[in-house]
Amino acid sequence: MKNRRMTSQRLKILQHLRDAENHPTAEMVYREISKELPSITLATVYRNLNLLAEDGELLRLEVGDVFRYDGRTMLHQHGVCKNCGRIVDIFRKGMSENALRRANRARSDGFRADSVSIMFSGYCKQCIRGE
Amino acid sequence: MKNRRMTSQRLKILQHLRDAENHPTAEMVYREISKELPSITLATVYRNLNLLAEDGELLRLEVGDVFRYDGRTMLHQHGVCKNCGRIVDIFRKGMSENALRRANRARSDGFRADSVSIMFSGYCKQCIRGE
DNA sequence: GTCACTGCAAACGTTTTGCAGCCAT
DNA sequence: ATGGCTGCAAAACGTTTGCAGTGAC
Repeated sequence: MKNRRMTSQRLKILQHLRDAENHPTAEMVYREISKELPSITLATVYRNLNLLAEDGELLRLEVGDVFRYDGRTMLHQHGVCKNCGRIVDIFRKGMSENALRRANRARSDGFRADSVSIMFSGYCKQCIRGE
Repeated sequence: MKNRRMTSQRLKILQHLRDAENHPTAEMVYREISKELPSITLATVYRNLNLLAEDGELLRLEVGDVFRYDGRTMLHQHGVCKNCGRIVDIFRKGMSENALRRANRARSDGFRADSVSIMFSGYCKQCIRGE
């Protein structure tokens, strides 16, 4: 891994994602961070999100046509609400591990998996109650 | 569902995806189809892929920053090779069903899932052998 | 005859990149 | 002092859209 420097921008971005619960887009991170660091640019946010994801400090989720970022590094799953678009953290103990284990039992596909992304699609609690 | 008309373009696209094994991008589909239907445009390919996916005739996979399409509608999983980028079909009986069932057992997240995407990341058979 | 569809071109929104100066190490 | 990083602006990219004409039904 390349040498990294801890700039105020990178630190703020990382901290923001550590306790964000909304799986923000780069744009959303940018808008939030701008409040405290008005001179920051969207390009810097993108660069840092990419580097941090590369270093395993956060997760880059592929949802629709936009990337979203998750500061929780522990293994878990996600749900995307078809109504409001919200992304919900889902924790089912051992689910991802089991999937990985099963995937790697010898098969004709011969694929060696070392990580999984499990993405549910459906409706979140709020939307089920609300509408 | 809106009325649909079976144009030669749509038919060719659907047929192509039915027996394609490489989970092509819209661009790849366009290049292939162009050989037999030289006047077709990329826009038409996109429009048809979207409509067909909407109708459940094919799957739209979110991989990296590009959409890829899969003509197999039966429930299965995918593996993305970190070396060559290839997308491999993975069939583990009941895996997706189990994940769905477990996700929907009551939990604080309250999410109601009706479909799953299980995406492995790792190395494909060819790349394991080759390098 | 209707209207879903096509080709074409232009637009879109997200993400990346080149550059000159800046600042963490 | 090095070179990783920043802001700025422009570019790049995949994808969508408006439009006038075409063809499936």
